Amino acid sequence: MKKIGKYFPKDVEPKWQEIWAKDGLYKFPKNPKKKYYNLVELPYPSGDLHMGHWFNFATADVHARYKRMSGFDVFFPNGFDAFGLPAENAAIKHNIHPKDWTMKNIETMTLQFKTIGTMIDWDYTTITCLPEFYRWNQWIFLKMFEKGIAYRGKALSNWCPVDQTVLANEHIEAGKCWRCGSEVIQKEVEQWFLKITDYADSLIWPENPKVDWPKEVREGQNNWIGKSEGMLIDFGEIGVFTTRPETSDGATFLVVAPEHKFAQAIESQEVKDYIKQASKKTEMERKEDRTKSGIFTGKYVKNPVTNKDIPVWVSDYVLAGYGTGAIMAVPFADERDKEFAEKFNLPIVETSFKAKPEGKKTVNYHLRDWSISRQRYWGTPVPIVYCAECGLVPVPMADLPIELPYNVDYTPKGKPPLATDEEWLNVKCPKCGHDAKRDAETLDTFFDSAWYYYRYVSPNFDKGPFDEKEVGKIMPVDVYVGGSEHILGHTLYARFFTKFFKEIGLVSFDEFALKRVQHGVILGPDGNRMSKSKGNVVNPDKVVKEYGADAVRLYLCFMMPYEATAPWSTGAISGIYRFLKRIWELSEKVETVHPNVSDLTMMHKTIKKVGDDLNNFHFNTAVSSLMSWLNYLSVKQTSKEEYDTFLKLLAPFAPHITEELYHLNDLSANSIHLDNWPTIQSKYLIEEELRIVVQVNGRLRDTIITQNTNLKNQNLIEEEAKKCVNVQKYLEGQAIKKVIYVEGKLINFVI
RNA sequence: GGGCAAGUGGCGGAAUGGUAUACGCGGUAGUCUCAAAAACUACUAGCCGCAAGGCUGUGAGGGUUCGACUCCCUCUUUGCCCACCA
Repeated sequence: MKKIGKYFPKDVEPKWQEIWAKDGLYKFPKNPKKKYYNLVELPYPSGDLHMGHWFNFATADVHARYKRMSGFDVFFPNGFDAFGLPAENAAIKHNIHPKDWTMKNIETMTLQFKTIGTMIDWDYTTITCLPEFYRWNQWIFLKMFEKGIAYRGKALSNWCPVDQTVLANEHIEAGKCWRCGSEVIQKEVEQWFLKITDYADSLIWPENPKVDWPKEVREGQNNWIGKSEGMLIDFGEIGVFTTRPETSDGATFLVVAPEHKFAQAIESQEVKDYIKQASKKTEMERKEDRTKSGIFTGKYVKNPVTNKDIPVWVSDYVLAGYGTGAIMAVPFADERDKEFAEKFNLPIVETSFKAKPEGKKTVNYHLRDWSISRQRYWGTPVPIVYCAECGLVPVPMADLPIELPYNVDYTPKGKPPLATDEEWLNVKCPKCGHDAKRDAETLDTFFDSAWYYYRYVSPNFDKGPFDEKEVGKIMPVDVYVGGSEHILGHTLYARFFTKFFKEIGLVSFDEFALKRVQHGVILGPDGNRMSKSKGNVVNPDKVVKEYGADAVRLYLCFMMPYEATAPWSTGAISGIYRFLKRIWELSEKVETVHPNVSDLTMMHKTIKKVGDDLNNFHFNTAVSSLMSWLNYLSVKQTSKEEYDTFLKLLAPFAPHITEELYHLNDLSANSIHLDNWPTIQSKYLIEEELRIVVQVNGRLRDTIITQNTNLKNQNLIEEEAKKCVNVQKYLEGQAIKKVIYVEGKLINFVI
């Protein structure tokens, strides 16, 4: 074989990346025969690609490349989740327009993405902050408005009375507004909602779903939806929801939430003060401070079971948003009620657990409708016009997109930034033609990510959010990889959108992804989450400079099980680099020999192992079996057949070095990445000689080597086993009660 | 308080009812070298032993089994997510 120089990744990797791009090696075919949609959660363009991005995309790429070699037309797109708060904050801080900041980051990150050496086909991409994308956000919103799924409603929010705006939890510091320092209160604020609760039942996962999603996700979502069946009981003018009507004879008082109508109507100044006090607590504070507070309203209602008058109290431990916002307190059966009763000296009466109150069977859900209004600039404008005559008027579909104006003062002013742009804001009502105003709010960015993967399929389609014909060919997603932080938000919203799309006839399936896989987290070398402030960030560009992209890819595969959380180890990657160097050097030692039967057994077992592991996202064990095979090859003569097979198995992990070595031997060869995954010859999976474990009473005492052909002959194995000196020692003078023989594995003498 | 996942060498981890610690890192000793680095070779769970071998050992305790890291029960610790949801 040819003499080659030392392994320098920088001489190999950029070269092949260029050739692949030039040859269009990874272009997705227009008419796929056997499609495989490989989807990774789209990244936020935060500035630079970090190790987490590398991990997600490198491992997904290994999987995709394996699928491709196994005969699939793999669809592997990527885009950017480009709207959102960080851009706006960065803009304010660095005095750069959010769009410019975002687009610059996208440019940088797209270049960095290419250094990973993935097979992503960038012809299929979407950037959510561009009108070509968010136009269809507006279209979907209008469809939802038409169906009553998008509606204007009220919800308790953190409200700054000075800035006149809703605040996110992270913008409240010690109960004060981050901008103006005034005290934040809880207020019912009108905003846009999506009626996801209409879909609560269909979003609940069945025991055995048809799609392969982790239990963690299914259970998490089911708990979040939180369906509970109970009863609505009338206590005079207050209705109460309970899951335990049989305890209602023990209900000695009622508690209503501070926002409850009944509480709001109380005239007493003390009650008014309590309600005001409670409204000052943010949701966070309510969660943190669990000591019970409350006040008596002075009113009584009748318990329909006991016929006794019971007092009505107000307390913020009752949530306005769940059930009816009022509870019957059964201190005998409920810990929280008991705590309250003890604090305020209320009676605690035993319940028979046999009460049968009258009431209506009711189902309640923990799931709330999804608030999608943001009083922010950097998002999709809501395509609605407010007209004094006609009320809420949807913008006609033909007028879409309502473009987000570029020159807007997006610094905090106490109203949505778009409301400051008079020219944009003032329009004629599409219905009556009179003066009207646009909705100045923007959509939550989770709206974008709920359906972006449909857009990938036909990113230039201009007659709808996606080309139904193309979606029919490529969707549903075959595997969706992402992080566990999206169990409750993003993936639930995505499922919701798919159910809506099905309802309006856009798609024919119920679930958008056939399989969901959740990746782990790479910690800094010190075992903490990587962060600039801790100074433990491992910069992928630097590591690539030192070891090459192939080594980083392999190390990310090898360092831990896919779903695990483990620290980056600077030492361990040098072991991977050593592994690659040994493969490089082995190419000089390939000889014109034929592999013997044990060589072929080793080879075919490895083909099987690596293939199975790549199918199941078990990257770490796939790499270790390749290492074992290399160790095996290193101490014998290696044939071309073995070496080429090795390169093919390694190709999904380390696409550059394998391509280089493949071409060293045959300059005219096609790309190794156009090759098929080696075929397993099952006759070689069976070993000729087997090691049988000999146990006495389940303890290992010896092993025997036997020919495969003898396996069925238990008597022979038994005789062989009894001949072992170390076994005889234990069997001597003992009666054998039982012999257990597991074919090809072990024989156990029970004495 | 609830849900989910996990606990195996000095470290990352492998083994899902059948040889516990594969593979890699780190460590020790050696070869090569004037020397070092690199590379290569051997050893590397603990205890006893010159060795052959033996005993102990997968968070703790119990159970099922010829046999348990693996299955069941009780407890415990850690991580992640959710949480005054009636």
